[in-house]
Amino acid sequence: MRMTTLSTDEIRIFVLGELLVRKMQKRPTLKDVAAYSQVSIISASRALRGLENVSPELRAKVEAAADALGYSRNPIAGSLRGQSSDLVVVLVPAMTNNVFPAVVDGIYAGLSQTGLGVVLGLTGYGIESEERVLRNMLAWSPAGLVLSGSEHTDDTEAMLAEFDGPIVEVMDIDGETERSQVGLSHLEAGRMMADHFLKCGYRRIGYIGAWGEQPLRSRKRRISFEEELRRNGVELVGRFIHPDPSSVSVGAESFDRLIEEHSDLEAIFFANDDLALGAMSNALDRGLSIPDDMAFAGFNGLDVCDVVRPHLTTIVTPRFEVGCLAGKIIADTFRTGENKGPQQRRELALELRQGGTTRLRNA
Amino acid sequence: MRMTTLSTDEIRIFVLGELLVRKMQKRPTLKDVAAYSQVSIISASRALRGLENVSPELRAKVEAAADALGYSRNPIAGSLRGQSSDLVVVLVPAMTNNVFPAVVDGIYAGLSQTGLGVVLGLTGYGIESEERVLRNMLAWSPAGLVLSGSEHTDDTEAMLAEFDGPIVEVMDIDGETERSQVGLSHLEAGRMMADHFLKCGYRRIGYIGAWGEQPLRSRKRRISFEEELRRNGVELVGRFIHPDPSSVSVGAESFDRLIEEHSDLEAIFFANDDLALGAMSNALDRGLSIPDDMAFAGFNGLDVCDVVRPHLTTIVTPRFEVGCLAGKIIADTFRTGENKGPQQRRELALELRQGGTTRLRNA
DNA sequence: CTGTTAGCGCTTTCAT
DNA sequence: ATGAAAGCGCTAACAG
Repeated sequence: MRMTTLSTDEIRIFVLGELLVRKMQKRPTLKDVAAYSQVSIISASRALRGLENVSPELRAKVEAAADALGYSRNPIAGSLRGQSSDLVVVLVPAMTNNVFPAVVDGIYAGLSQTGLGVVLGLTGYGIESEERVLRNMLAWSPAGLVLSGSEHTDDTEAMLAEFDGPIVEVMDIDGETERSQVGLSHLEAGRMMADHFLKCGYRRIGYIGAWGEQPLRSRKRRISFEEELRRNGVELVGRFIHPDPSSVSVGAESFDRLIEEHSDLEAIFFANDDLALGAMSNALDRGLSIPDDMAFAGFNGLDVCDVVRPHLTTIVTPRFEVGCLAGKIIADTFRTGENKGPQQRRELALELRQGGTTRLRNA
Repeated sequence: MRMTTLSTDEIRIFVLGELLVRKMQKRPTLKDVAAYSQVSIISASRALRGLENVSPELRAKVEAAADALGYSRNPIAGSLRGQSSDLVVVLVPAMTNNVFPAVVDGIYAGLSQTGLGVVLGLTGYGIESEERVLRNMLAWSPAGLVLSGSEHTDDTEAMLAEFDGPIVEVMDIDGETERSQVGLSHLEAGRMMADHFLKCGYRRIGYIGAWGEQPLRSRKRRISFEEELRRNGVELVGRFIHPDPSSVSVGAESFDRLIEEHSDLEAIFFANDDLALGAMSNALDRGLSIPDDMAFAGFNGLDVCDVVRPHLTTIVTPRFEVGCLAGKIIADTFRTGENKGPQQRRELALELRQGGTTRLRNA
């Protein structure tokens, strides 16, 4: 161990540093780090950011100082100076809906260790509401945007076109757009279930939706479901769209309504698992035998589809994986500083296929 | 309609304004609004913020300008100047867990129309992870903090003590703290279920948990559950804590394990509904009659408890309402600029009782 | 009631 | 390789 003689100046600064460490109420700034390590502020900045033109000694000194002072960068100041913040804005309809929680967890996973934070915006369904929330969020100069769905208002489209940074739309890949999309085709999902019903020999088929078909995605599934049936010579017997948001009880109630008019249905496709589970419970209460008297199918692939008797037929969606890939795309674009082209996106999309695919379960 | 003669200067500014409206790539700043309305920047700021000392004419002029230019405040700049941002940091373990999505929706509801944004931090269970995430988030100088649970590391406690703004802990009110807490007593919940089991006449009782009892809240429930049983002369026959996170399948697997050793249990209390549902499904597969052969009880009060046969006994928790109240407390403190004392908090807490209470369902 | 001055903490020029 | 100066957009603090 080597003793060092400190100059008075160094001592002064050292003492200052110690004081800073001990009783500074406010968080240490770059200025403090610079003073402590006796370099200019900008040098401290460069060193801490790991830029090229910094001597190893200076870097070491600064890093030691930052460490000693417990310095952490103020992202707000950095964001003001630079063009964008370290925040990723994520816009989803709501959390209590069984699809977006997993997506959000996935986004986190995909974004992990990038230093990017997630600002969550709840749009409550409805693209006008989405527009309002987005306008608000844009004020944060986000580093990236994750939206749900591919239907937006014209004003939203304009804002997105103007936005300079990665944009990923999740859970719907049917829209016509130049933007990155990660998710599944709801048109395909609708067809998938129609084909399944037909293969099972069902001919008298019904449909139940909710919330006036807000999230537009459910409407896409219904439309393509109906079209695929029709293409095979089967006309949908009846449908009921409940005005309220999806839930188990709304499913049960909707079942009552639909059965009122069409008591002889062989199978019903639901906009999601919650509705289907509620209806199934109702049907069991009525003494119906499932699937012999009537078959039920939902959408999403919730775990609980496997705990009801009989198991609920559903379409599993790779929600976590979708979020994960979305996060990775944002992170990657952020890191490299440039938007990826379609080719690159396709490569990333391949990863997704390995993680999980949209598929039937309990069929 | 009155024609006005514009001075050359006014024309110049007017034209500048028009240009700004039309082809400005960057978002208009306060400076642009000030130029457009021909007042000083600070006056524009004051007018827009609705401060007192502003003449109606000036205010009108500025508001018109802001409207014409499509101005919206840059919260980043404001945050840098002031001490805190307009962001509320919300720290929860994970979204895919059936309790926090509702809480987050509630927080949004409680925060609505305050202009406060929500930065979501996922701590993935474990208070060390929480500490790390919090340290990171604190860099955003949040306007408020919402944490889940009341157990924290010492360093977290230190950060919280230093934090100058409202802090609310949600979903657990058992901890010893000076901070605002909104949620439920897990000790009470455990007792509640023990009493219910005893009232039903069950004596050979088991318990199943998961994730090594991470979120500590589940452990509290178990402990008080066991204690209440013991207080009534009943000793817990057996328990199994699965190392993996809760899920339907983990519940089913844990059931296997517990039954291996104790096949003659009369009733099992689970750390949550997911585990219970999985186990119930398993038990049905084994040909057990529920609840005659064996009774099951979960925790949370998920909707799906009502769609399984027989309905799953559970404890309903007011998750949305808890989040809502937490949001309101933050919003209120933010608006008035001062932390409320315990008295005030108790008043706010009364609201909660009206919204929803922790109670037994399907008992 | 309105404006001028200064500065939040950081980073992008532009020197040296 | 290092530093000085300027300024991001906004708002307290002080004039007038």
